[in-house]
Amino acid sequence: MQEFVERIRRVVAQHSGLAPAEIKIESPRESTHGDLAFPCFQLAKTQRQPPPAAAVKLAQAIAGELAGIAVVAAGPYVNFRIDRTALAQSVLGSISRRGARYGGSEEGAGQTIVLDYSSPNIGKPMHVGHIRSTIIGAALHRIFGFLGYRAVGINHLGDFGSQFGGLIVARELRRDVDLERDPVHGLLTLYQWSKEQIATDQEFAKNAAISNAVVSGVLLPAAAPLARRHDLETQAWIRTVSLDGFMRTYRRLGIEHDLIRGESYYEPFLKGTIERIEAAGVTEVSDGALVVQLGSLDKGLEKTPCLLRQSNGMTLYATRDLAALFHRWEEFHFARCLYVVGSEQKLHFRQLKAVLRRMGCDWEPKVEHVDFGLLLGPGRVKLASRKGEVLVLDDLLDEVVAEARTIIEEKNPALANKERIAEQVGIGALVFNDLKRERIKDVVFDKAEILAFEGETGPYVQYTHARLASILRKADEAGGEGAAPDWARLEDAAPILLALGRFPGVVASAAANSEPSELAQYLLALCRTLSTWLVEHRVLAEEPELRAARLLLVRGAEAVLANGLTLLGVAAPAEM
RNA sequence: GCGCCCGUAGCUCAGCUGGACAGAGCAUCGGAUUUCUAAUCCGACGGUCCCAGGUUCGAGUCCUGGCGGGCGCGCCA
Repeated sequence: MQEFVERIRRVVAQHSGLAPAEIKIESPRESTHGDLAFPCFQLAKTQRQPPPAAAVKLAQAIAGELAGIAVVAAGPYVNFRIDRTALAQSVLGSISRRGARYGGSEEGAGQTIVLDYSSPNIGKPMHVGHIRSTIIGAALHRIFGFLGYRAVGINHLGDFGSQFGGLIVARELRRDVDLERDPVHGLLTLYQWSKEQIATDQEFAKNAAISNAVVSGVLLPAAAPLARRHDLETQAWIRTVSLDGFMRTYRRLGIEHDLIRGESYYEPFLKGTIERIEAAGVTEVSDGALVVQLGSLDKGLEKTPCLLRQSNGMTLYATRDLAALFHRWEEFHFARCLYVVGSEQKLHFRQLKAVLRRMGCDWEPKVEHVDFGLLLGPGRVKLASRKGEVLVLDDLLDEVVAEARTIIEEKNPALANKERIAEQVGIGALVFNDLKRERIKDVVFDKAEILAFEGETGPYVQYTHARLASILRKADEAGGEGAAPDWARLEDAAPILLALGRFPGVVASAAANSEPSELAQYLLALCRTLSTWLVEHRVLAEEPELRAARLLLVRGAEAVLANGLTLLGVAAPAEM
């Protein structure tokens, strides 16, 4: 596909005097106009003639030089229509050559992209609020890998916070809570109970504070009361149990990280980080706290300096993130470092970048906050992790899989591997649902929407894929006849061929914009085109040459859907 | 108050980074299955693209100012 665009661009450049880069070739909305189009408004201006005249002149000039492409001037546009045989051979040929790698490239060869995503807090269950960072980040991780980048996914666990003190004490007092069998709900129980106790029980609150000081390194274990000296062990144990729970959830969701590095990992670097920033001469002391003033670089940050150290000596979120950032830069020399974190933290990342700029780090533009909108509860209120309101992620997964199971029982009771497919379809619905909208849009958590498997959903794409896979399976069973495909008879499938040809560009654009929704939207549109075609055309029952051509088309479409779904983290079962 | 984001059909959203008559899904109504999966498809209904200016041959898309909603704003993360 891209080869046609390049050829057109080259020829237009020769005859217009415009640089190839500034020649925008677009795909007309209305298919009757052609497959590709070049608007002549700019050109008309430089040639000092009306656009339609420029279009006619250009069309006449280049018509002979584009073999296999019909050139027609239509009003102010020059439209191009690619010969169907050439189109089919080019698109289906490159899909069959590249197979599962079709859509990928080597554009990222030799470059590293660091992605920070998911990053839940140890000691608390993963709830629905973590789902967006996790799913969007993991999708981007796969997409960059597909484009040849070395993608490094980091899980920046929140294992440093003040939630530990209460949990440690609660753990000791509530041995009745079973953390072995069900760590997720067990920890949730302990967490909620400890918050209650801190509010109501002074003795508990005091012990929690001491424990917190011990695990935060403020109070040496040797100096702590006898009862609190094992806190580091308990903390490590909670971390393990908690992480086990996360890993179980990640496995179900198909989430992978390359590195699990919590905030505590960077603790040894905090001192050096502060010294480094001080050495750059950008710090000052304000009300006893160490800060970097940022107003000189960014007027909007005048009243919000970056705090590096509290007046009590403790470091802050920003300090740890800066330590991590320096560490990552030195380790990877990344081409981009993406933080997949909610938009409510925009100020924080703006501050970090401003600190880097003040320090003269020229790699500051490579650091990007890939922000996404809020997950809102019913009634558009912020979904807080307040007690009672937490919806544990695993419970949601169970629910969506149960729904898939019910629907399979209703639609396809004879299916083999029902349980496995239910898992794939249910999880697929959930994952796709989070990727189909533009990142920045707020999402109202609506269980009914997640459980709906019709319309613009993951199961719709999976279903379309399964129908194609079914045709291919039956073709294999019937045995292959070696008829030569009659490409010219794929005329009625031109919209599909054009869409399949666009796939690599869509993947590249989704990566460039860190926007998986571009890929999700593309897949939905492709499925609509395919579904319409499928009701009007047969494949297996046709005469050999037509059958062969359509089989190649189906094979190509199946591959693109499978590749696209896989990139998003949605399974592509052959039957459902 | 200041900073940033969002505003397209009753609802949820696309709209290829400024191009041809603004498109889907859901909901409502009406159709399609002796034939490769009806989790599908076709049709109908539904729009002052929040408002007002501006830039441009051309604006849903860019700029300015409003209006409405959201998020954030020094010792939490």
